Amino acid sequence: MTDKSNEIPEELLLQEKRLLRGTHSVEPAGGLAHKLMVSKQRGTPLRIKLGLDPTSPDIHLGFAVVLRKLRQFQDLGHQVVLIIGDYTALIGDPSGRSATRPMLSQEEVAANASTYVDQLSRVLDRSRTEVRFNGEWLGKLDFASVVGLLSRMTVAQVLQRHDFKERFEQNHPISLHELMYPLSQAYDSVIIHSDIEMGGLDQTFNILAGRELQKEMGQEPQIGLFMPLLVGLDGVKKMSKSLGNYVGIAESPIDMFSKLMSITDEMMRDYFVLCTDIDLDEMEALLKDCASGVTNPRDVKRRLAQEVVTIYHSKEAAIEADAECIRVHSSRELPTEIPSAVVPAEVIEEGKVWICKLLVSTGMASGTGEARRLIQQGGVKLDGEKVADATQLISVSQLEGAVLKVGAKRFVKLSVS
RNA sequence: GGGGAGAUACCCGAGUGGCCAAAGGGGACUGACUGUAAAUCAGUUGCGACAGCUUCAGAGGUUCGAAUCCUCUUCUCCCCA
Repeated sequence: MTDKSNEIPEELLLQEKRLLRGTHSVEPAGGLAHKLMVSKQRGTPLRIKLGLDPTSPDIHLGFAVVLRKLRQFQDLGHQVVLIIGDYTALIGDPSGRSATRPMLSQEEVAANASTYVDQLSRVLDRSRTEVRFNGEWLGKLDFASVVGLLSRMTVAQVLQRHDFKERFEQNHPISLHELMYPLSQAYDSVIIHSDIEMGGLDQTFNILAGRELQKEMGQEPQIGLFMPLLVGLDGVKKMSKSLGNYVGIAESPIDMFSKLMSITDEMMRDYFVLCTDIDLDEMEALLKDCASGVTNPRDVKRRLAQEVVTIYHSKEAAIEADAECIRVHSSRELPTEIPSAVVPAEVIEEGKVWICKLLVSTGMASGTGEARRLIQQGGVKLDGEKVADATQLISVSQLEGAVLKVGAKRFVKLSVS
């Protein structure tokens, strides 16, 4: 791939440019154009690998960053190979973690995997997607082969990886089996003859390990295409299932929309670039107006949220969600759909219910202590009336059909059993 | 195999006989304000209709009194071999 770079046709360079939107880096640099050209010359689509870790079934926007990139490749005729890490899930990927991951049972893995594939089709083109379970080959390795594989990597190499290094230096436990993770992922690349492996930046080590192993085993090495990690809703850590700071791609338009509206102003750019298809020049203009005070950042966020909801649902759903969120959050009115809750009979005494018990029994507070606190802080309203007294008893006749509101955004419609 | 260190509330982490329901931070929640749901500021954050009750890995023990001292158990880390 050394001296041919100037021969790359214009068309492929354009493709490359589009494919590089939002990417963090390509390893080795320039490798993408080379792969595209090889594919064109041979007339075979590229095999683009993505490993999935079926630990938890929700696919979130952070992960979708990578998926959407895969879709771009598919639209150019390339083949996506998804590796469901059913076998490696038994190990637990240590990437980006400071603690050992729990191992999963086979049943959990299987259940998660099927949910995964289901959700994936929201982004990917199924006809150009091959789904493989790495247990298919990893499960067949005997001990001698495993040891043989292990001999291709040294402890020093593995300890280079920052998360291992960190844990090692801080005296946090590292189990031996975790050290095998990069190698087993690398072996996946060998088996499926991967041309490109996609991943978040946290996958750098694993993906490069794949390159090394392929080279050692006489294959043309894959290139690594790295996407930046999307910052989670907390604005600090990467978006992840286990941290709970995520937006799932299967979530309802309303949930998606309102979560996106709660990101900090600084996060908007990344979200636009990585989670939407918005024209980048247009985005710059929006952000500029926002910074200069011409536009309320809230409205730029609305645009962002609309773009995202449109991708996973529809334009109509986005507009609806927008209106709904404005109604609830900006105007602080009642949402159109209010979940209902039944007031259980055991909290009713002589036709009356203590307000704190009511809050607890309808799931609005975790204990009467919290309920009391919420009332004292003025966060509880019953049918629009602020509840001022935490000792208040409410007669049942007042409750049927009444709306109980806690904080700015939690509502239930009451009914008496 | 031997020696040492450690396990504290959602998380991190102080506390080494009573003043400890346990500092501080993070997170979460509520309120005020705003340009919004962001930012900022304030309050709350074991349970409890507030009298009390149950917590500091688990089980026993010492003591008027234990997160703190002793014994055993479980788990983790370090060092030596």
